[in-house]
Amino acid sequence: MSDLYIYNSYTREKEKFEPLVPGYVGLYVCGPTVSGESHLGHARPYITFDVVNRYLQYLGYKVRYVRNITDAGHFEEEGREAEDKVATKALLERLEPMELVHKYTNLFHWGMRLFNTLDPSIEPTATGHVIEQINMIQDIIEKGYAYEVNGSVYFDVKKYAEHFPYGKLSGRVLDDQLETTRELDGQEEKRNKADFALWKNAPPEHIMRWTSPWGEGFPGWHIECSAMSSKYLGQVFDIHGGGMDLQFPHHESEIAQSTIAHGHAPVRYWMHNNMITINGKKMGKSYNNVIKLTELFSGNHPMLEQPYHPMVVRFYILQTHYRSTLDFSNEALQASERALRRLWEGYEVLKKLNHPGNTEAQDKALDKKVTDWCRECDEFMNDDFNTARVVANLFELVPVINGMKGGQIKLNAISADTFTLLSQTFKSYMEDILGLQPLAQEQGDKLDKVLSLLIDIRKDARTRKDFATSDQIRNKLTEAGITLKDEKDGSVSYTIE
RNA sequence: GGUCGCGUAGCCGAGUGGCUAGGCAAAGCUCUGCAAAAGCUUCUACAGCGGUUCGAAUCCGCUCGCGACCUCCA
Repeated sequence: MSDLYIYNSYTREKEKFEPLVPGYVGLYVCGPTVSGESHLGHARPYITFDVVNRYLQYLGYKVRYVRNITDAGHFEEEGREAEDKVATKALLERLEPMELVHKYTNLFHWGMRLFNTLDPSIEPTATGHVIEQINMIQDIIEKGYAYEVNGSVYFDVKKYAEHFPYGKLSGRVLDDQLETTRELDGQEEKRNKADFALWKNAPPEHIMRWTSPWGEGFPGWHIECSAMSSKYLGQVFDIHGGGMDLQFPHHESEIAQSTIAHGHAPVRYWMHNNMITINGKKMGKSYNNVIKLTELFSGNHPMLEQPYHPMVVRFYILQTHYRSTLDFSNEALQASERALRRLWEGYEVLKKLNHPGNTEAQDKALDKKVTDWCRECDEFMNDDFNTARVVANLFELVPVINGMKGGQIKLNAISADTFTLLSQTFKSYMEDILGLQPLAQEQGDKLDKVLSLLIDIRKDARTRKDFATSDQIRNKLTEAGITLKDEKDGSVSYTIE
């Protein structure tokens, strides 16, 4: 098999992937900030890197996948902000930070389960690693690259840039950063505008606070990822992933902090997924155009024409390369739904086919096509995880499978080996790598028996040419979301929406 | 303003300089009691203008349009 190449955002080139320790991969992905509900835009990195994780495992690597939960910071729940600041409220009337964080962490996990993402190996929380963060900040201060002002600690970016390539990841020039005219909170405390906070002093009304060498406060946004990634993956690790919008300042800051604390850059391959847009604009809280996962799955949103199944959303995301923007529309989602249904049904049909076992293919040209389409899937994945091309190849194979079922193509047209390859490719890609699942829930025995009865009654009616009855059964079932299909061999199958 | 990226058929979207990706939609045909599903066929596009080249969607330049980051952001 060809080698895996990954587009490294740091060098802006596709590079051959070689893990630090042969056979093992350390993968870190920036997780959610659990101060609010996850939306469609958030789904993209977690599905993208789920496939990265799955594919690395498919290649035989032992992956340690770390994805953090950002549960520390300046948190407020919408609509409750004002109340929280009133200290006179009774304890149970106020919002506990832990309560808020717990609620949205659970909701996030709920969404991830529906998307069929594999659990990370470790899901560390920022609040659980305050000590590690404080230690790392102290280390940076001792090395002379951070300074304390009024109980807050800032990283000295200007000094760092004199010795290290600050801005390389995000393609930024420090001089421009120093001239930024923006007025931000705590700006006057910084020596330079490009400096960023490692630790923030907590004002009296701030709900999250910890004791530190610099007084009561809370960690800066960037330090948690540096502290937790180095703890669980080492000072240097293989892959760090996240959304493109995190490149600056978040990931740039991570590099700076870790470089000072550990003496070398932390990450060997940086991967960034592109954004999901809606009407051409990035989906984001500040644009006021988000569709939350709960809304997406229920259809309960003014922009949604219908609910969308989590698998449809997953498939829709994987039909595009992860470094391209992906525009949301009802039309696109609906097209994905039909496409996924067709693809999955093709897979179900394939599972039921039995090859006669001939070693010689009767149709050499088709045999070769099928073999190539299957083998190309690995090549496409090796080319920076091109799931879009993989999906296209699977679709090339669907008519072959359906043709075999329908009799237009003889099963012995391809060899037994090729048929095995075809089956394995579908199994590996549909289930293990792309992580797809059937849209319909698995139905229990009872419904199956009821439907068998109805199918038998309808069959009798048809043999008596009582089409009124047979059509009534079929139409009523269709209304209930159950589609009957009369197969060529006289049998009847059904699909449930 | 700075940095970076994008503009592909009705829609969504791949695309390594030469070999019509794929999906959805649409049309026709086959199969079927009728449907549905499936199969076959049709629809040959690369923002515009120059340039490099035997040959460009793909490389270069300019123009137009759009977006991302520079602030919390997946």
